[in-house]
Amino acid sequence: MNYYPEITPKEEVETDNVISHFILDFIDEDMAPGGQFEGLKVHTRFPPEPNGFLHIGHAKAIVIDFGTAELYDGLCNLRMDDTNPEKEDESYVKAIKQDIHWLGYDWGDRFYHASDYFEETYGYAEELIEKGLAFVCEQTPEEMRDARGTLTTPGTNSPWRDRPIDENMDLFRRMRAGEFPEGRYTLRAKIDMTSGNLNLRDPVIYRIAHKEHHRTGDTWCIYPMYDFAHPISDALEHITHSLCSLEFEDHRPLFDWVVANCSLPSKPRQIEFARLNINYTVMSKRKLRAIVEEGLVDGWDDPRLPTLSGLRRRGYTPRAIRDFCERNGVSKVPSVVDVKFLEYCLREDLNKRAPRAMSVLDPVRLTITNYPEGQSETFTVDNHPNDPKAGSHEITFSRHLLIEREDFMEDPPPKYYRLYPGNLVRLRGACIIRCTGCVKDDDGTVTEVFAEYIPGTYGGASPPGERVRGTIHWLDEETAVPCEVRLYDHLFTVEDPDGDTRDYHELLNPNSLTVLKNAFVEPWLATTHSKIGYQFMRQGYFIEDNHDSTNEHLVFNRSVSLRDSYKPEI
RNA sequence: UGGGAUGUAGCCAAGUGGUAAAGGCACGGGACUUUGACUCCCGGAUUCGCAGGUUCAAGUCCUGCCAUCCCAGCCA
Repeated sequence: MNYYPEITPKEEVETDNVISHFILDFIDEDMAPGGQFEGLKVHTRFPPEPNGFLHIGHAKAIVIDFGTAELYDGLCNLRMDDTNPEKEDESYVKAIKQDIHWLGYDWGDRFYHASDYFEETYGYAEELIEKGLAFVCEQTPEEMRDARGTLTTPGTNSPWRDRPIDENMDLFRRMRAGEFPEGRYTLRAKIDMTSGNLNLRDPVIYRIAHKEHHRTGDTWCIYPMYDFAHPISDALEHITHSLCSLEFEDHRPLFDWVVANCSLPSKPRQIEFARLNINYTVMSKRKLRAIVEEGLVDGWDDPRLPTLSGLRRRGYTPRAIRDFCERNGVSKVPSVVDVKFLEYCLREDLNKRAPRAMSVLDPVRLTITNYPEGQSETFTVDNHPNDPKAGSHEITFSRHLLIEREDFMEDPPPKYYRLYPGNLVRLRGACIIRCTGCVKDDDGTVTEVFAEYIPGTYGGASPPGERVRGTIHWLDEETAVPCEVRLYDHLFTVEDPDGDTRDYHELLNPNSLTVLKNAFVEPWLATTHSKIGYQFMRQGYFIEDNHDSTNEHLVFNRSVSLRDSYKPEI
C-alpha cells in the first residue's frame, strides 16, 4: 500500500463548527473601520520548527491559523521557523508539508523560511545597534544567568551594556565574519534588567553558532534567536495576526518591542491561545522523539502516537481531526481533552462514509448441519445501511462458516442475545439459525458450534413467529481471506503521563498493541482497498496498514471500535 | 517575596449586568433496529474557585483571598 498522502480536496473536509471566540473578536476589531488593520486582508501564518513531526496539537494550531484566514477570505503562509541549525533538519520539512496538505490546507506559493530573512534580520540588528538599543556582550552563559537575577529579584546590568555604538557595530560585524568562537560574544537587546518579565532583561538576540544550516549552509555563523527573528519574519510577510500558544504570552512585550524599534514594513499583532492536550498520551516533541528513538513504537507514524502521520496510519480522517479541533473551541484555559471525544469525531465521520464489511477476528467454526456439504450460494449485501448510493457487494454462504468466538456461549448470562444452545440468531445478510450445540477439546475450549438454518429466512425474511434479538457477523470458511489485524489501546496507562512523577517507561501501556494473526475478512476486501477503510460490522472501523498491507498479506489497523452498550449481567 | 495568565457539571465550552445558566463529549434510562452500531427521546449546575461589597437586578462590576498553569536556554 503505502500511498502518498495527497492534498485532501477542500469539500472533503468542510466542517461548519466555527463558533465565535476571542481571537475572532480581536480580528473583527482590527479589521473594522478605525481598527489597526482596516482595509487589509487578514493574513496569518503557521510557523513550525522543522525538528520533529507534527502532532494533533499542531493540528489545532493549523486549524486556527489556516482556518481563521479562510474564514476571513484571507491568507495563511507556511513558514519554517529554522533559526537553530543545531536541531533542525530538511527531512522534517517534507513530512510537515505532507501533513498540512493531508489536513486539507494549502499555502499556495507562500512557503517561506525564517532563514530566507537572515540578511534582513541581520540588518535590523545593526539598526538596533545604531540606535543604541543593542550591545555586544561578553558574559559567559554562567555570568549571564547569574546577572539575570531570579523570578523575584531584579537582574544587574552587563558590564558591556554601555559599550560604544561603534565598538558594538565592529564586534557584531566581526561576529558575522566568523572571527570568534561560539560563545565568545552575543548580541543583546538593551531593555530593562529590572523588569518583572525575564524576557525583557536584555535578551540575547543573536548567538554565534559555527553550525551548518540545512538551507543556508555555512553562509552564516551567527543566528538570530526566536524572539528577534519571529516578529521580523511576521512583519516582512505582512502578517496581520500572529497566532501562537499561551507560553508566548510573556514574550509579547518583546515581540512588540522589536516591532516598535525596527523599521519594519508592518506591525503584526500577536494573540495567544491555549494549546491542545489529550489524556492518555503525550504531546511534547521531546517525549515523542524519545519514544520513537528508543524503538518503543514503530516510528513517528506508529498508529498509537498522536502524530498526524500516526493518526493517518491509524485510520483517522482529515475531516475527523479538523472537526475535533473546531468542536473543541478556542480559549485560554489550559485544558486536557478526553480522548473519547477524538474517537467520537472519527466515528461520526466514518459512520457516514465507511463501507460495511464482515470480518472475524477470533474465529471458531460454525457448521450448519442441515445445509448440504459442497453446496454454496451467494447473497448481495449493502455497502451502507443508510446510504443506498454506496452500492452493494456479494458474499458467499455454505455449510461451514466462521463466527466470532465470543458470539457463542454454552452457558450464557441473562440477556445474551447471541448463540447458545436452543437460541435463534440472525446471520447478518443471510438467514436465521437455531443453535444446536458445540464440541470442545480436552481443555474445554469450544472447537466447533452447530446450528440449523430456518428455511424461508434467507435474505432477511421475517422471523417465524419468534423474536430474533441477536444478529451476528460471519464468513464463509471456503472464501474467507486470512489477514492480520492490529488492535490499539492507549499508549499510556495513566491519564496524565506528564503530570506523573514516575519514569514514563513505567507508564507505557504494555497492551497498547494486540496483533491478531488468525483473523479473516470477506474476499471483497482483497480487491477494494477503500482509502477510508471499512466498518467491520459490530466491531469497529479498520483500515489497511499503509506500511505492511499487501494483496498477499492483508493487514488491518483498528482505527476505533464501535460504541458498545452491551453490558453482561452477571 | 516578581511578572504573565486562567478558574462555569467528569471533560471541552457558550455567556460582554436584566425574567428560567447554551451546546457537545462522557455517563444513565428508554424507543427503534437484519450492526447490542446508527438514529430518536428523556435525565444532570437552586448555581458559575471562595468571601465580602455595589446594584431594583451579578457568572457578568468592585475589593480581598484561594487554586492551577507559564517564565530565570547563547531552544522554539
